[in-house]
Amino acid sequence: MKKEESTIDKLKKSLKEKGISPSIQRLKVYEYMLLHRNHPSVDMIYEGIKDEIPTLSKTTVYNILKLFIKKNLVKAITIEGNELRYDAYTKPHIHFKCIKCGNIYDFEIDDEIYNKKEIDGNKILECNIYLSGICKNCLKNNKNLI
Amino acid sequence: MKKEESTIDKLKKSLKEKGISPSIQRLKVYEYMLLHRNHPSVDMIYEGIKDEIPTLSKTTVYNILKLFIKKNLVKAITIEGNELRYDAYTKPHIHFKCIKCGNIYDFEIDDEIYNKKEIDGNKILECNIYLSGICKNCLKNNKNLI
DNA sequence: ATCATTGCAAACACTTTGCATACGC
DNA sequence: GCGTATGCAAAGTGTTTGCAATGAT
Repeated sequence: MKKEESTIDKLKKSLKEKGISPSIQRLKVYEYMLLHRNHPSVDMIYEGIKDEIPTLSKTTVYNILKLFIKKNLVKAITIEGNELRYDAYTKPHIHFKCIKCGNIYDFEIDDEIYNKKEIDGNKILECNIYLSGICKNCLKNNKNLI
Repeated sequence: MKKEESTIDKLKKSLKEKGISPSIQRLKVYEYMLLHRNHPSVDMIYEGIKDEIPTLSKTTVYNILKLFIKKNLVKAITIEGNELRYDAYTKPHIHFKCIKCGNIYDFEIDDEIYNKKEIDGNKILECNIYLSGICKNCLKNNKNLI
């Protein structure tokens, strides 16, 4: 019990440091993102914590994520199509999405392109690399994939 | 007149080669995409050709793009947020989106990551690189940007 | 005549907005 | 008690679906 309290206290501290007052909703969203590093959608977050906060509304999750983005706590990423996904920001990494199982995996590679500051006179502020293919689990379980 | 006819005929031929029967709507969508290589959204395409085909419906543009994607004539790309953009397929290139003017520019760079076939045992089928920043035009016209 | 294509209207999914209520200091 | 955070309901946006009308061969 003591241990769990201190975990929550750590989260509270992180939020405060970023200038975010730590409501229970905000704490739970943040906790969810740190525990589930699979680039959840708003829906996944909502479904994941609504049992702990029965009055939770999806609007609140939207609000919280917007705030987190503004405060640089998380990043919105666009993996595919029209689903927005969110990523608790740590360091630059590339995303690999398996077209078979839909999971998204992170890889920290140090590609040369990350160091580019400009391209042909255009100022680069951000770089996103997104790979898709078949993850090793799906390759293993399903030999007849290409 | 003769010249224009031959252009249209070329487009017709391209579509036929891909197994697409060349209706006027399909021709115009394809022509638009070849003329405007700025990764148009459905809306941009619709607005761009609706004057030439007054009865055109947005549904038809959606249908046509879905067909083109299935036939590998164009690619759907996810540049940002919730807008789907389309790209007449040629060769692998990276996208640069200007956060100021919203334009998307292509660059053909030969980054090492394109040659990777697998990463940590996962099979790579596709690689998308998307940069954002401020394009040289906006830099020039607006000195007080960061 | 038959089959494919088009295009309207309605349904859908995701996100944002307006506003009243509830909460924390 | 005051200012902020929450959450419902409604509106907005982008896309898909159902289906009847149209067009081509």
